[in-house]
Amino acid sequence: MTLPDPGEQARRFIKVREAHRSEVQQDYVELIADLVAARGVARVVDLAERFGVTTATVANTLARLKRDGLVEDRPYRSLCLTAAGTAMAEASRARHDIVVAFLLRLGVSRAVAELDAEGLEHHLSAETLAAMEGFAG
Amino acid sequence: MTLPDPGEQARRFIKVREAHRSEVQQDYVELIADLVAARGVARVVDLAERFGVTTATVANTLARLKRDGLVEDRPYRSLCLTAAGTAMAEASRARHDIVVAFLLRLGVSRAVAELDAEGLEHHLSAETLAAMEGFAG
DNA sequence: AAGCAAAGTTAGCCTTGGCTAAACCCTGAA
DNA sequence: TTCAGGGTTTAGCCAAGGCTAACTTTGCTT
Ligand SMILES: [Mn+2]
Ligand SMILES: [Mn+2]
Ligand SMILES: [Mn+2]
Ligand SMILES: [Mn+2]
Repeated sequence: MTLPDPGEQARRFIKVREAHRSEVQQDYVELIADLVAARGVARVVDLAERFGVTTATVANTLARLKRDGLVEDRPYRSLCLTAAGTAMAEASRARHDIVVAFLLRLGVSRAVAELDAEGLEHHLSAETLAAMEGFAG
Repeated sequence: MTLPDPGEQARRFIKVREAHRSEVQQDYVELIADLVAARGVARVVDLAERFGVTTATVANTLARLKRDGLVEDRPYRSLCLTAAGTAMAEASRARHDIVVAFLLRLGVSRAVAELDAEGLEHHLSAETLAAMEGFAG
């Protein structure tokens, strides 16, 4: 019945839109780092398979990551993160792991925890993430 | 080190993209219902103010909601939900309230709970939502 | 009843992030 | 050494969801 303050409410939705603008980049650098750690190389085809998109879409997205200084521009070579990309990947992975651990502690099954974490992780304030980390123990 | 199964991982990202496709509609019908409940009418200019966008953007989005049978098409008149729109609004509000109650119980401040809930709410499986509801008590 | 201000709509533009199809590079096997 | 196939990029398309600017409608005030 009682509506929030208009400006306050607007700030919430603006925050959601900001999160959505950076989340593709976060997920890309995180996966590139994981592939490099596990296999030594990260290939465009692997990203396409694991994101569920075409290689053309991956190429498009990678062009933006290169433009934004997160991925090295080396055509036809294995993908490689810049220092900024590596930093973003580490932060994303740490946050992702906290969210999964939290959901498991909440009693959610592993499959659903991994599923929901992939979207949830981009909408957490520092305060909420800290509370989740504390709860997960 | 150990990577998830590629198909499983792809299904997670596909789910996130599906959630993002429906979330604008869910937030619109929820806010329209709230405005109607609190004021009797929902105007385009109110939506624009509370979403933090221009009235032109609201008009664009409303065209999609009308196309999809969620909002009545009555140019220059107060906004009005269809039966389908009302049902979606009620489900969205119920879920939103569970998420806020859960975050508060977790120990997060009210301001941050309301902030994070707006994005979080669209990435919760039934299992996770049930766990949150149980935890919120 | 007229006029004006606020509300709503329309036109035209942009970026993101999807797609298909086709061209391009690279490499290992013949 | 060639060349076929796999991986990568490019070209061209699309919808969602933002924007500004201009136009139309409504409704209130005088
Ligand atoms: Mn993610
Ligand atoms: Mn992630
Ligand atoms: Mn929301
Ligand atoms: Mn989201």
